[in-house]
Amino acid sequence: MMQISAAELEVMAVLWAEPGLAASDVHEKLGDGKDWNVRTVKTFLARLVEKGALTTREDGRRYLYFPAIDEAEYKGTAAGQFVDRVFSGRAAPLVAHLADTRGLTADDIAELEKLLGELKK
Amino acid sequence: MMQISAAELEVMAVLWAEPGLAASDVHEKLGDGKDWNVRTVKTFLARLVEKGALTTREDGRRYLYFPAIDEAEYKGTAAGQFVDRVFSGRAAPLVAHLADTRGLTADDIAELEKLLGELKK
DNA sequence: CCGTAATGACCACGTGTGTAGTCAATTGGA
DNA sequence: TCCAATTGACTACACACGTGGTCATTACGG
Repeated sequence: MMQISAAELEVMAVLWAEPGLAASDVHEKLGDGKDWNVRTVKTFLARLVEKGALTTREDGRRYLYFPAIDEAEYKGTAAGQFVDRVFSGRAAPLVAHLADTRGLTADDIAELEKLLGELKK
Repeated sequence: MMQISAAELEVMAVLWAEPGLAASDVHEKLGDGKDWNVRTVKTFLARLVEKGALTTREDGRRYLYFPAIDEAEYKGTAAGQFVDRVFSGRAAPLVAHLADTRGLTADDIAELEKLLGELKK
């Protein structure tokens, strides 16, 4: 699995939500909160292309960027790695900790129950 | 929250399980799989002390190391940060992904159901 | 008693990451 | 038409991290 840093992941999130943006578009979409310089965003884009996480299509003088890896797959793998790293591979304690320190909402709990119901089948 | 790297976390795990070990003891306990040089382990210990994650007590010519941060608290915070970073703060999709890509065991599912039962109260 | 092994203190070094600067070409608006 | 803004290509740089070396001291086994 390719290694994507925290900052790079925010860029991926933008492009997963809306593939085919140019660098300046990505910069804008990130706008809220992240006040990265456009060049900083371009560095992340370039590194993600190098890493094979993005592909480009030329559009006149600029590039449009497209995710080259699947969002669900990436997140699933990342979750697995995190559970291995911090919780020795056991998922239940992770949920317990989340419940403890983040306070799962009633909606979360309902969603999880539904999920567990399906898993039991 | 202090930043603890993956390798450092493995050292913390040893000391959470058994506080008050010397560097060479930690090195041994890590033995299985991790074949880090003793000096590598000592570097991690030193960095963890710098970061305030460990404290030391002198024991003759050596140091004994003790966790200075609470395991449950650290893991809870780490879980929260991970969920924020990768799942935009939503815990349920994380569990869904884990179920998907790791296959939760029947025991995990039972444990989670019990947990959810308690949370509903 | 003496040398080998262990220990702490300090140093090194390549790679990744966050953050951006410079430079040259190009393009769109005044 | 002409200059400021945009874009890509390349470069920079400090700090974190994984990995371990050097050096001086000390303690233990033969």
